[in-house]
Amino acid sequence: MQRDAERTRAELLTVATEVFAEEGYSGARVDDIAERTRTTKRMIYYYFGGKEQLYLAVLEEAYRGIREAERAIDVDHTDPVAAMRQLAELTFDHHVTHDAFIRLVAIENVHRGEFIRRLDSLRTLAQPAVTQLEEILQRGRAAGVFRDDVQALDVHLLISSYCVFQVANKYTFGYLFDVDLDSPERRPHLRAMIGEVVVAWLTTRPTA
Amino acid sequence: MQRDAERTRAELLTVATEVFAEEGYSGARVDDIAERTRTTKRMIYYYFGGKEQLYLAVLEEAYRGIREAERAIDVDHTDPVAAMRQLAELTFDHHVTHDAFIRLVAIENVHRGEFIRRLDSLRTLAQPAVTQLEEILQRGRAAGVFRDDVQALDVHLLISSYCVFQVANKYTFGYLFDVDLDSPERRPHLRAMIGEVVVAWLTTRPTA
DNA sequence: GAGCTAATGTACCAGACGGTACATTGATCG
DNA sequence: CGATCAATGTACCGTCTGGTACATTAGCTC
Repeated sequence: MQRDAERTRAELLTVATEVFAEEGYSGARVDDIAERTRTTKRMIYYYFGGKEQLYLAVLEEAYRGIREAERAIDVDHTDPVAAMRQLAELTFDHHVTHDAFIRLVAIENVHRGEFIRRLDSLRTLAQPAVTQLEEILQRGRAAGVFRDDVQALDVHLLISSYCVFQVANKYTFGYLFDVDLDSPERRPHLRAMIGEVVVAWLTTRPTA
Repeated sequence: MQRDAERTRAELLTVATEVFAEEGYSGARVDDIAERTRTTKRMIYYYFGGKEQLYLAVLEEAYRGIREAERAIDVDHTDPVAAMRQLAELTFDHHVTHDAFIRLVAIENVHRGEFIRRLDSLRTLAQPAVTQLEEILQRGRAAGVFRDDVQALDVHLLISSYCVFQVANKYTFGYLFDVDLDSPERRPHLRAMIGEVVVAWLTTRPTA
């Protein structure tokens, strides 16, 4: 067998990502991961040290990849309202196309974040989505079209909630309400909706 | 040992709910569940048949309980705007106080809803929250204060997303953005926010 | 209070699982 | 081209895990 340390490591990481996202941390089997690669279980221990460290590597890599993808989201209309609507919709698209990542996040939350907490590296990287959000928000406030009592993180929380839920809870929600959140017919409606909501919220005068 | 079939069964179900919500389906251990009760593993097989059927019973019972609790949510202001805001806020409270249930739902979604799909009984029971939502929405439309192009299920989706996310994703979101979604200081703000958002959205004229 | 059965307890099994000891081989460098 | 070591493969281990065979007991009925 031709040797290539980098390829072996990378393949293990890719396959492990699939299996962990599919089965959860406890549900994933080290033997299963190994069998789906061209190498053996032994290599998992050689390169990562064990199941736990492999999962940590998967989590770190997945977050790194998602940040990279988020950076590609770019809106720079002069019109802050249009920009905000577009940011919401692009965030929606982004979530819909990264469902393995959303699954890993859900799994990590089931474990009360005990693994992610050990990955200091993730904390330092700024979150591109929030940075852009802040910028648009400021422009909108300056132009007098956005209310000034809403924080960027609150807007992000709202958009994230909606987009993550679409993907993460589609099975139970879909079953209980007999709708398919995934269906191509419904997709444009759901996509437009979050933009509508955010813009309506931000352009409404404070009540109190 | 004094015998009481009903008590034994109920205790197993209660403890199993805790353990499954805590550890996930694969992570939960039958021996662990048994040890936390006053009875033995044998009884799990006697009353439920196995780990899988026990989990199904837990899921069914949890949903039944949550429907019961939802029915207690009651708003009947004459003012549809106030009622809508209150419904959003009570839904928020409801989620925050039922975090074990939210965890079970998250776990079930990690499994792509393969278990819940076998529980036909859950489908038939109407969802109290949506029924009330529909009623308020109609009153608001009639009064001319709510837009008429928004479906009840869409509003429910928005509110659910927000409320579920608070609870389900607090660990990763909290870590990455260095905020505590659980903190008593932030709670009132987060609670009021979803009401604000929903009302702003519904009282805004359609754009298109 | 004898007989019966639902309910419970004990002890164990077979296979799965994460992990490792030990052998081997391919690439690199003097 | 031989030495060296990173990289890989094989075969195995100890423990955990879901599940069960078999024995026993509490409580009910007649």
